[in-house]
Formats: sequence, C-alpha cells, structure tokens
Amino acid sequence: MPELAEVEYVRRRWNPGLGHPVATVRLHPRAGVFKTTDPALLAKHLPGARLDSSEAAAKQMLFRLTAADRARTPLWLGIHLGMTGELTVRPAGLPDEKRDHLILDQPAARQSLVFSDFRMFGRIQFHAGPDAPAWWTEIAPAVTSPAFTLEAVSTFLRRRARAPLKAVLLMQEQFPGIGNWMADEILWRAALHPARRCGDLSPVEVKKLHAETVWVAREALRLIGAADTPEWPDPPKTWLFQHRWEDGGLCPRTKQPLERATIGGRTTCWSPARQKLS
DNA sequence: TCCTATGTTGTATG
DNA sequence: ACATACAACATAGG
Repeated sequence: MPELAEVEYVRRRWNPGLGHPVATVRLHPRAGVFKTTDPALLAKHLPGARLDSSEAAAKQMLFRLTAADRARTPLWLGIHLGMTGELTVRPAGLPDEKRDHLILDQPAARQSLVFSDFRMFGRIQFHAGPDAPAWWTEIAPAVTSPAFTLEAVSTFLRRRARAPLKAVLLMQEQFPGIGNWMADEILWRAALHPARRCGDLSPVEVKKLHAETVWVAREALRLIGAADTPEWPDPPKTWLFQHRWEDGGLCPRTKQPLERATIGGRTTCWSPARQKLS
C-alpha cells in the first residue's frame, strides 16, 4: 500500500541483486499486472542480463539491466506496486508462490528476486533499447525537486478551481507519489480542510500547501524511504498518520477529535479544530 | 452479508 | 476539449 516513501523503501529490497546476473526468469502473466507489457519480451531479454541499478520516481520503480546479447542492450524494467505489491529476495530453489508474477533467479548469488501482488493492481513495464521509455520519462518532476515550484502548484489549483483539495493532491501529474495518507498529512499540517475548493485558496494558503507538500515528502523519504528495518516504519506519533484509523482518534496538535468522510472519492481524515471549511 | 483497503483508469456527465 | 465524479479492477479481512 505504498506511496513515494514506501516505494523507495521497497525498491531497496532488491539491492542484494545488484551486480549479479539473472540466469532464468519465471513469469506468471496475469491480465492486470501485464496489461501494458508483453511478457514474451521479458522472457526474451532478461535471461543472462545483469542487474545494474535501480531508482524510484513517484510510485514507480525502475530496474536497469544489461542484456546478455552482443549489443549489450540496455533493459528497463518498471514495477508499480499498486495497492498490495511487494518485492522480496528469496533463497534460491524455492517453488513459485500463488501471488508471484515475476521471479528473477540469480543462482550465482543463491537467491531469487520476487515481485508478488495478490490484488493485482500493480503493473510491470518493460523496454529494451538505449533510450528511456515514455513510461519513465513522462513521470512528473518530484515534489522534492526544484521543478516543483509554487507557481506550478498555483496554476494547477486555478485550473481545477471547483475540485476539492483532497482530490487534486492525489493527481499524479502534479503531485507524483502523493497518495491517500500523505495527502491527508499535508492538508492537516497546512491547516486546510480537505473539501475546500482549490480555487478558493488565498495566495498564503497556496504557499502553505506547497511548502507542506515538500516537507511531508522529504520527511517521509528520510524516515521511511531510507529505513533499514525488516518492515517499513510508520511516521512518529506527532503525525496525523498514527491517529487517522484509531476509533476516537485525537488530533496530535489540538487533542480534539478527528473526523473521517469520503472526499474526492477516498476516505479522508482531518482535524476539524484546525482545518476549517471557510 | 457488507464494508473497507496507503492505486489507477476508463467512462459518463457537465 | 476540458474538468469532474465514480464505477471497475481483484482479493482479503474485519
């Protein structure tokens, strides 16, 4: 159930595979996961390829490999985790499990890299060739990058003046990697009600929204994305995150009750004492 | 049984 | 054409 920081955490699960060749590939192409990719391409190019590096952008991961062919073709393996996708490393020689979709066997390193996803909202993308594929290059600039400007946010909100803030924070073309919990966290910190219309914000409020988006993303990447624990850690008790699902949960700042409702099509949690509608 | 779930997308409507 | 809303996807667990 990953957003940008959890995706960064999960990306690093396959680090033990870096620098090692993939001897064999086990594919279980099920419709959803391979919706945009022909599994035959993976079967053709991946055997013998070496895993060179990986990176994450938004909720997408990229694994770069070099094919074993004469041209040393660069390979681009993209994985999106959807709601329930996982990456793991297993000891070599274990049988496939029911929810596995892609297994990269690295017998020389006595291990296999596994992508599994029981709910199958995840996606595998693949490209062979020197140039980065569109599914990678067209991801919007990170909210932690200089390209994520106040001006861009302001323009985006004006364009969607009648939509609720919560819905717009989930739009990946401007807020790549932000998901349900981060959107709520950002709005809570910015003291903005999730149902506020984007066009109604004052310049000061837009500035606050922009700044808190950057802050939450940075902190989440530091606390969760860079963690070296067997499971990804949750943010501290001072964040809304820890209280949003509690029955009778209290706002960590005001100590007043939190509220929950569906806004922008998703369950949303906010602190009425600090996030007002008008 | 019914409802929910940290995601995306196709389709309908305005 | 563009913005907005929502069902659909597939599965498990409360």
